[in-house]
This record gives sequence, structure tokens and C-alpha cells, in this order.
Amino acid sequence: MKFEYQKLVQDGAARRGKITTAHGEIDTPTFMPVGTAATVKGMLPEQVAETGAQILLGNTYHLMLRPGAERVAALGGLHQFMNWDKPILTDSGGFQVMSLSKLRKITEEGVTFQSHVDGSRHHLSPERSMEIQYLLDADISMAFDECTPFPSDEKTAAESMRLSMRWAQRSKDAFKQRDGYGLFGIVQGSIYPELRAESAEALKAIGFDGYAIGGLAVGEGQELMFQTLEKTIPHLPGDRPRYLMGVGKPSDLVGAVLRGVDMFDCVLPTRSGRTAQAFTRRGTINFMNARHADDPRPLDPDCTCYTCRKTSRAYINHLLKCDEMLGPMLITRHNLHYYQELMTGMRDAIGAGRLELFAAEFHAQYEGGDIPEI
RNA sequence: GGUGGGGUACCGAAGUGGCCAAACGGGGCAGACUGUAAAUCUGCUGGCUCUGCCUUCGAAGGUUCGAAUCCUUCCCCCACCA
Repeated sequence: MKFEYQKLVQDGAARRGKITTAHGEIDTPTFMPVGTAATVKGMLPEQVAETGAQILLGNTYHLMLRPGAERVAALGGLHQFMNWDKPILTDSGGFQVMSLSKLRKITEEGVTFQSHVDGSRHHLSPERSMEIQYLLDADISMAFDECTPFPSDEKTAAESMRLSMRWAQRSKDAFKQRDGYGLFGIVQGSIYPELRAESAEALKAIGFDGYAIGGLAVGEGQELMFQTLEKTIPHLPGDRPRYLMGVGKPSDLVGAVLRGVDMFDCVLPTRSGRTAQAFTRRGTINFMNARHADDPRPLDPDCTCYTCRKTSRAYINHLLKCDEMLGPMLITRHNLHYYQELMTGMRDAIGAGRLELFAAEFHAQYEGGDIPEI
């Protein structure tokens, strides 16, 4: 089957749509849990699927180091390797170029870096990144880019963005076209509207199956992020999915969907889940706090996830206090469920032409505070 | 009964005349986390009317300008020997 994006309903700038890939369909707007090292930390694949996730994010950088892309390919590809038969999108390794900045050396050709695992030297280029993502059998591959740090002055941001655009062309040239598989370009340009526009136009000229917006949620703040989205999205084609990389908090997702974003990935529900923070429709809860120790109520009485149906706040608090692995697992499971439910809510709202109202209700409830103390 | 070792903050444990309200761990309390080098990181953790004062290093007394640190007596714990 063909890799394609179908826009089903438009509500303001927001879109309800569907992406078709070799491993199945994805309802958009969608949230992709992050499974960096061929696992969503602390979750079995079927549990991830149970939350409603339709696609995962995997990582070129981590998987090339361990266990190695060729090995994954020999073992049947990433889907089989990690027992996830739904779509997978792989990051290109570009983000690690930034997050591992102490160990990197960037040239026009690509980036040389030292492994955080054992210090060994490795090289990543647009061509090698495409090859790795092909070996992993990613349904959606990402162009190899440089995630421009924040803050960057306009000149630096422009040079970084233009390098990413040249790499985007090379990524496109190296990408092996196959039915059901797609390649996304990544818009850069920091917070500068003209650079974002230039970047988006450059990618559009190359032609991609989807367009990602990178280099945001890196410290600029939500307001600047939203402003940048508003200056970027009008330059992107309407008949392709838009993916805001690495975002974000629930309110970021709502604001970005309102502005026309279709896809997200973020470590927050999983990472925060491991560090005691639960996301609920009524805001966040830190389960290490002593006030939960005697609370027999579920994490969220209105939630239908396993954690909320079967466990109490007191139990979760106890597990975390004892450093038991089940604590992070339970919160992660809830968080992923909450994120998926939020996306479902937005998809339904767009379908009904009432996303603005949904957003207003979301904010009122999210900022309204946790359920009353017992 | 004898010999030796020891009693320090919530716990463990440094410190053996002034730079000690007392290192360091743990625990506790709170905060952070946005394309995952993160089950990680940061702060606080005697009290107060808080650029200072008060109380605290088993108890009481003493030496000294000054004591958790030196002296005396007492109480308690541990090990080995009887």
C-alpha cells in the first residue's frame, strides 16, 4: 500500500486525518511514545498498544550503537526485534548531535562523535542515517538534521538551518522509496520567522512525505514556540502531515494541534512517570509527596487505565518510596494512557468542529487543581 | 568481677581546644524533567523576633579568654576474659 496522509476534517487550523503506512494506519493528531532503545521504558508492547498508541518513536543513534543496525536487520527488523507490529518512526540521530555536543565534530559531510557508551568513534551522515533507518525498517524515516541550540543568534541559526537543508536534500536522495514507507524533512531556523519560512520552502521544494518542525521546546518557552509554529505552518503543504518534534506538555499539545500540528513525540509521559510525576486532566501530581501516603483513592478516579482501576495513590507512593520498579511502571502506564486520551479527545473535538471549546475546557480543568483532599 | 572499645543531629558516621550548628552517607521534605547518556538531577533538612541570637555532640561538675574535643565522677552499650 502507499504511504499517504488523508485529511478528513479541518477545524480552524487543526486537522483530523489518517496516515497509512506499511504497518498500519495512524489517526491524527497523534502522540508517539518514545521507545529510544527498542523499548518504551518499563512497558510491554501490548501495554503500550493498550493505551491507544498507534506508532512509536525509535532512535537511530542509540540503536546504531547498541545493538547495531545491521544486527537488528538480521534479526528481522525493529518491529520483530521489539515485538511491536504497528508503525515506527525513527529519529535520524540529529538531536543527539546537539545533546552530545561535547563529543561531536560537525562538518559539511556529517558528524563524528564519540559513543556515550564506550567512547568509541562513530560517524553519522545523511546517507548513513538513511541506511540505518532502512535497516531498522522504520515506517517513517527522519531526515538527518542538526537541532539548532537555543539561544542562537540569527546568523548561527541561519548557517545551522542551511546545513540541515543541504542534508535534507542528501537524505532525500539517499532514501530508498518503498510502498508504505515515508521520509519527513525537518524545518529548522530557531525562533526567526524568516529562517523558518526559508527552511519550510526549501523542504517543500525537495518534497517530503511529511514535514517536521524541529528545534523547538529547547528552552524558548511556550509562547515563543507557539509564535514560531504560527510563522512556520502556513509555509507547509496542507496535504502532508506536520510533526512537532519532542513536544511536549499537555498544554503544548493542545496549543500545537490548534495551530495545525498532526504528530508529536515526547519523553515526558515516560520519563516523568519514572520520576514520580503523573499527568492528569487536573494537572500534575508528584507521587513522592507525603500527602499521598494514606490516600486510598485512585490516581485519577475518572481514568480507565489499569493503574487507576487497580491501584491506589497510597500504593503508588509506597512503591516509589521503596524504589520498587512497579511504581514508575504504573505511573508510566497511566501517563501514556492520559496522553492518548488527550489526543483522542482532540481528534473527536476536531471531528465535531469544536476544538476551541475543547481547548478552553482543557485549560480550565488542567489549571483547576487536583481532586480535593480527602 | 577483669581488660579493652564506644556513646555526636531522625539513622549511620567524621571531627579529639577556636575556621563547629558540627564533614560525608542514608532517610525525610520539596522542586525540576519537552526529537531519553535520565528509575535521573537540584535544593532544604536544631530553633528563633535570622547579616544575629539561643539550644545541641550520654549526664553532672571542672580547667580555659574559648570545650563535641582536656580533667573528675556517674550512667549506658559492645567485645573478649573470668
